[in-house]
Amino acid sequence: MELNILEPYLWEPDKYLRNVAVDNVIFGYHDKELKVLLQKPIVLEKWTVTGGYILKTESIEDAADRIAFSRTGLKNLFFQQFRSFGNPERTVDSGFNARRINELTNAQMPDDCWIFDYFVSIGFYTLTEFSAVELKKAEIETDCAWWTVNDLPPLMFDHKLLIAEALKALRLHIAHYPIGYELLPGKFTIPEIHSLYETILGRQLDIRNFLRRLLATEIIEKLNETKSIGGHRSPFLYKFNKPKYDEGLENGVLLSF
Amino acid sequence: MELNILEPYLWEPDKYLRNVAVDNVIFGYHDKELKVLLQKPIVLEKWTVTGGYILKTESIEDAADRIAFSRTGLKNLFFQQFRSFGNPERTVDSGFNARRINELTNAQMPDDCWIFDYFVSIGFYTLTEFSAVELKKAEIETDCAWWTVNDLPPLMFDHKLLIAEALKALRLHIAHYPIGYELLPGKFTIPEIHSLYETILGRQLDIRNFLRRLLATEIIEKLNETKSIGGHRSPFLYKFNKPKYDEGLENGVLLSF
DNA sequence: TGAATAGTGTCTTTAAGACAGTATATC
DNA sequence: GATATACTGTCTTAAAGACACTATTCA
Repeated sequence: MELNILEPYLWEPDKYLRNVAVDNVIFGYHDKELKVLLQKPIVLEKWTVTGGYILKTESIEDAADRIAFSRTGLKNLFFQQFRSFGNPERTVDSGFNARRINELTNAQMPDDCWIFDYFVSIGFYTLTEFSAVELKKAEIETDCAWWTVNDLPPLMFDHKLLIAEALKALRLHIAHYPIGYELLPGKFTIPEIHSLYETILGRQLDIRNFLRRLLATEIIEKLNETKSIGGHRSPFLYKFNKPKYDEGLENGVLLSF
Repeated sequence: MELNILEPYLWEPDKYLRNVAVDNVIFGYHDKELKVLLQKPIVLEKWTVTGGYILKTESIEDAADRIAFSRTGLKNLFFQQFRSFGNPERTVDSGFNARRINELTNAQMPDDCWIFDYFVSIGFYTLTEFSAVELKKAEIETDCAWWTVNDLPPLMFDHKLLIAEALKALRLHIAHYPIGYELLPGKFTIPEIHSLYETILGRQLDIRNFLRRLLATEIIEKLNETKSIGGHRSPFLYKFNKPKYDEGLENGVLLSF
C-alpha cells in the first residue's frame, strides 16, 4: 500500500531532513511522445511523481539526482528546480495518517506525531531519453511506468499540479535556453530535433522558421553524413556544438517559437 | 547574538516544520532607489535576509506573508517564490553549532542534535513601497535596516546568493508581467513609473519607447489631473487599470525592455 | 522670460510569421 | 519513374531601437 513511499524515511529517520522532500518530475522523450515517469503502490489506484527525502549529508540537487538515478539508472541527466509546494492541505487525501497506520499495523501512533505533519516538496524536473531507461521497480509493491503527459492517471497529493507546473517551467525554459542534448542521440537529423521541439511545446512549428532560428543560434553543426531512413530522401546528420550549447545554457538563447 | 533568528523555533519547536524555512527578500523602492530589508544581531557584523520558520498550520506562502508583515507591518504585499536553497554547507559559517551554544549557554547539546542539521530555505521576494514601512525591531537585540542592493553589508549563510537570485528573478518577472501596483502611490506620474522600471532593471530606458509599450498594455490610465512639482511643467497623473493589471499578472504581458 | 522637466512622432532596422515549390533517396 | 520526405527562399507585417524637438509650469 501507499506507505512504501515513505519507507526509507521510516526505517532510518535520523538520516534524513524532516518535513521536506524532493519531488522530481522525470520527463521522457521518445518517438515523438513526451512522457512522465510515475510510480504507484500496486494496491492503490493513485500514482505519484518520483520523489524522496533528503539525506542530511546531501544537497537538494544531489537528492534530485539520486532519486532520478534510483528509478532510471542514469546519471548526469539535465535537471532543474522549478517551484516548491507546501501547505497543510496538500497531503490530506493521501490516506497517510495515524488512524490509517494504526489500522494497518496495529501501532498506536498519536494523531499529532510529527511524521503526520505536512512536508514541503521541492519540485525538480529532469529530462531523459526514454528508450535509454531501464525502469527500476525497486520495491516489489511499487509499479513504475511512463505515462504520456496528455493522459495521466489519478494522482496522489497535489501531483497533478506539480506535473502541470513542471511542464509549464519546461516550456518556459525551452523558449530561452537550448534543449535536446540529453534527449537526442549524438548525431541527429533536422526532422528529429524539429519533432522534439514540437512535442515538448505541444504544437506545430513551421519547419522553415524553426530551422532559420535554430541555425542562427549556432548550437548545431551539419555533418557530412546522411541517415538512411528508407523509401525516400535521406536527411543530413547534425551534432550539437557543445561549447555554444553550454554558453546558451549559461547566458540564454532566444528561441522564442 | 545570532541565535535570535532561531528563537521562536527554539521556544516552541513543536509548532514549526523542521529543517525547512522561508527566507523572504523584501525589496523596497523609494526615491529612485531599490533597497533590501536586512536584519542583524547587534553584536555580530553579519546581516541576514528576513526569514523564519513555517508553522505546521500554514502554507509556505502564508509564512512568507507573515514574515513580511512581522517586519514591515504591511499586509497583502506582492510576493513571489523564486528558488529553494539546500545543501549541507550553507550554514557552516553561521556560528550556529553545538560548541557555540554550549559555550554561550552552559547547555550540553550534542553535536548531532537535529537542530544543527542544515535546513532548506524556500526563497521568496516581496515588493513594498519603502516609505510606507515602519520597521519593527521586534527583538531588542536585532538591528533592522534598508540597504541599497548595490552596496550590501557582509551577509550570513548564503544570503548574498539569495539576494542575487531574487533580483535576477525580479528582473525576469518584470519583463513578462506588470509591476508597480504595490510600489507606487494610487496616482502616479509617467516619470515616476519610468524611474521605477529603470531602478529595478538597473539601466536606462528610452522614455519614448518605454511609454509606447507601457501604454500598449493598457494597464495604466491617464487622469485629468496634474501633479505640481514646482519650478517647471507639471506631469499628468495616471492610475493602474486594476482589471487589466491583474489579467496581465495572470496571463503575462510582454514588456521586454 | 528663462530654467527645468514633461511630453510627443518618425524613420530605420530587425525579427516574426506566412507561405510553396524543388531536390533526392529509395523502391 | 513514382513516392515520400528533405530541404530551401521570399514577401509581408510587426515590433524594437535610435533619435530631437516642442510644450508647459513656475520661479
